[in-house]
Amino acid sequence: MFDIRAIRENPAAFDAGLKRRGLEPLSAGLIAKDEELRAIKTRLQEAQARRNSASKEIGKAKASKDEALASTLMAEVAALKDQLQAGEDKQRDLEAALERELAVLPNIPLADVPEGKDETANVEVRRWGDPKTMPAASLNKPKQHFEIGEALGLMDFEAAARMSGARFVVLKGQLARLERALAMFMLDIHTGEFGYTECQVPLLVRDQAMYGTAQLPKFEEDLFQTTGENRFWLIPTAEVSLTNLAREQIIDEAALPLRYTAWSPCFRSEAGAAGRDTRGMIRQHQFSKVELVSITTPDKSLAEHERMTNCAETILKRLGLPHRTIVLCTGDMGFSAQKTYDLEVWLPGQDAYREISSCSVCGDFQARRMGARFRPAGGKGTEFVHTLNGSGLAVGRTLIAVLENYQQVDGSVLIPEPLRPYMGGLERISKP
RNA sequence: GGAUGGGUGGCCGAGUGGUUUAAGGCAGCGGUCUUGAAAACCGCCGUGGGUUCACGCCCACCGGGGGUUCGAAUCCCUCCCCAUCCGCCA
Repeated sequence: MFDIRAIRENPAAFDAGLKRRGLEPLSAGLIAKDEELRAIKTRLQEAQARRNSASKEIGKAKASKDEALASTLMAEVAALKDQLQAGEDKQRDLEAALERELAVLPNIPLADVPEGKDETANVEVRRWGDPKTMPAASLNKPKQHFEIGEALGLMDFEAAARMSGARFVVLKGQLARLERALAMFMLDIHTGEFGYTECQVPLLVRDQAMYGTAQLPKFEEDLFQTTGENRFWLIPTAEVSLTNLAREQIIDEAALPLRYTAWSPCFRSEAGAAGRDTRGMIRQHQFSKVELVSITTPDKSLAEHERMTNCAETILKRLGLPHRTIVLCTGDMGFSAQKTYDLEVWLPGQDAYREISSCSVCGDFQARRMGARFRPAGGKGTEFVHTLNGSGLAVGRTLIAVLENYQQVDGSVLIPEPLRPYMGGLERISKP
């Protein structure tokens, strides 16, 4: 969400930002509405001021028993009433209209974000690890994760489909444990080494929380919602719950940055993804993810973004998974982001790099929607915080990456060294 | 599911129709005092809008909306939210 005052002060910069997002200039229309709104406020307040002073005079007139003066004044106030009513209605309508228009505008990319229409314009910034050194490289044709999992008898899409339909899976035995092990491994690093505070958060939230992180009002079709009297949205990511920890709060600058992490299920309708990634666990209606959220001051958010991205990369490195880091171009970034790094892990079964994490800095875009502020040390007043979120990592996709990269000729899967303590010392997953 | 209480500035909290400004306190900021600090004292201390060269002045906002009234934080209606008790339940 943008500050209309900022648009008013620098409309050219605003329109230039929209253009980078592929949008037409909007500042003229927004400013016209804002001017109309402020003109109405001015007229309204003149009438209000007169009504207030007249009302006070009525009080005095009545006190001094001057009934003639009192009734003259009362007639005047009565005449003002219609004018006030109309003005108030108009003001409310205009304010709501302006808010509606602003609420559906995406955040503006930072200057160093590469220009581009779609993912083909994304830019690789670094690459780590060599796929050729992985066990899967010794195979003629590395298998895809679902072939490996099904052959092990530990991954069952049919059973899931019988109860829930497409885009669900049942993991069993050591694969189910692997999912848990990965999550615990990630949480232990983020909390123990990187200073994130582990949270257990609501998975069902109200409209206002979804509005705060900007899933609403524009992306309702991507979400699941409960039925009944009390309707809740199912979170598509713990970013929603963790970022909303700061909503309507005023935080002392000394307490910043706040760093939160949570391992949570995520629910996505995948409404626009029909036909994409239909096989396997890549794209599910339900998956688990370890999420990272930071709340910072404006001057620290860019450094925090690099730090957060590094935290996510660290997980991939420790697991020995080859990956690359790319910066998303203006046309491929999410709605709330100013800048986004995606981490893509190597999947030998697909012979491709696939997204496993997305780390975004949002500036004050979400904070303004949530009313999340901080009190500058030694200063007056409050300012909006900056918010960041990133996956650290998507657990389901990490499981896929482990299966595909560590698969063996005999169909078993080696367990990366650092995960073994979380697997009770197990070195290899074989057919039970 | 049944019953009740409540929503006022960063926080606590007074305010049941006006003539005096949402009192007072806490926290915060600045100052006086002090070797330094504490204490004490003084001052400042919500958001948005309008106006002004500026100092300032004016208006709105007491959960949202509607209504009554010359005038509403205060009375009425409605919606949202929070809490407590009872019942049921992991």
